[in-house]
Amino acid sequence: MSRLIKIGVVDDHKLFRSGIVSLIESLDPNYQVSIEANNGRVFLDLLENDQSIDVLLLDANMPIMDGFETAEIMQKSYPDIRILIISMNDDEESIVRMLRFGVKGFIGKDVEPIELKEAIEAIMNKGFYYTDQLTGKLIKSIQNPFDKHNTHSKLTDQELAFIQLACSEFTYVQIADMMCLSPKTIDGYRASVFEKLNLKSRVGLAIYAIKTGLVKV
Amino acid sequence: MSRLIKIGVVDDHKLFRSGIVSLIESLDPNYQVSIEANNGRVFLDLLENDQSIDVLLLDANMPIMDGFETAEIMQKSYPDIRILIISMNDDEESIVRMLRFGVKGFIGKDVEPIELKEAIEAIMNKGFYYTDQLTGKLIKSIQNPFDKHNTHSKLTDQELAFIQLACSEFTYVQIADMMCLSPKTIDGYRASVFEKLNLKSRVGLAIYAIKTGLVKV
DNA sequence: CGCTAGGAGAGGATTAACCCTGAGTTTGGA
DNA sequence: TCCAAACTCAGGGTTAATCCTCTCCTAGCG
Repeated sequence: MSRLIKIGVVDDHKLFRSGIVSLIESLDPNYQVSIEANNGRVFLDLLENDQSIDVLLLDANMPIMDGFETAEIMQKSYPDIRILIISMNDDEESIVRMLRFGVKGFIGKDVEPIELKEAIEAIMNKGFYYTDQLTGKLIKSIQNPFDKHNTHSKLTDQELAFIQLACSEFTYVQIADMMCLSPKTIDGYRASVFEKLNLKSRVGLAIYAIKTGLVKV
Repeated sequence: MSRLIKIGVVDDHKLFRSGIVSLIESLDPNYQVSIEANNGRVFLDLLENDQSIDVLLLDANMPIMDGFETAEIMQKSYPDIRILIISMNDDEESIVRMLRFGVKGFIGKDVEPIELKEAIEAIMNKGFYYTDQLTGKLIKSIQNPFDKHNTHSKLTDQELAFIQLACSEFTYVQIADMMCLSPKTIDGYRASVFEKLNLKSRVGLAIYAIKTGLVKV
């Protein structure tokens, strides 16, 4: 069979996105990229006005509406569209979080192009694409029951704001000023964030925040 | 005129690289990607065994031999090959440093594909491709005479090792142990690194190191 | 009404980070 | 040979970060 497969590509780097599009269409004449967008919001708008697609290639890290948010909304509104995440960092927490949002597969940014084709085919035929490496990570994450730590969805808005400011050379006193709160309250946020994310120092927090895309570099 | 232009592409992300290659060859039939590599070392090997190229598209941030090193060597051994840097972060320091290594142009990862073509054409015809935005950054960097700060090439090996370890939750005492040095020496590295890079705190150092690719996330 | 949970904040203590000055040692040159 | 620069390390002091306990207030709920 050789039915046309309609694909959407969402990535904030235009050059990477254009490259992927060009690559996909050269992989198989039945692949057609019908929607391109540089973030989840734009994609959802286009999807509404436009036609439907079969597979969505979604970059995990984007500034405006990232892969997590987009996947979450997609699961609710368009559960039939299979999502394949293209991700730079394959930390377990992100993967587990994504899987909860019904994502059908993961692929790294540094894989062979042929693997992209395999992933798309698998996702169309079997409905999913999980590599052994991914399964391994999953098992590892299940064996370490960090259930209380493997998502930062439970962080408060204030805590998130604090984290943004903590990734800087400001002191906590300065941050307290900026947030119009007492330094003691900031200290409370710090303790709470450390506990929730299982961290021991502000440097660790900064690195975690950057790595998970919580803070943009 | 429509002479064949031979292009090299160096980027550590296979998927991005393949995309770029596919894109380039679809931009103009005279463009031919004859060398692909995932880091500078591999590229130099291939270049030696293989033929020469006209233009090199070089990713700035790579784990093994990054854009800086590669550009430096290229300038010495193959000054005729024009280098176009593809860069994520366009901080002034990196750009100034690259220009010293004879790089002919910069392009962001989030530009329109047509701009890639313009860049390649400009670099072949005029010999360079400098956008207004880049020129602006340059002027800004000249107006702020941070000559002693705008490169981390003067960082010692020991200082680099220290920076790696400082981007963690280890205390300086622990880092001293790991490097088999006195905590006081580590304190000296810290002061020296802060001075050279114009930083005020360890968090600032961690962020700087990650942003400039000094430390991988 | 009383109970509970969570956010804001205080007091006080300890440790790590930051800063300055100086001293001994090695090393590459002039 | 002798100097300067760079590396290693000490003493000692200040500030920021971390940790613990505890109060007050408010909102939700049986």
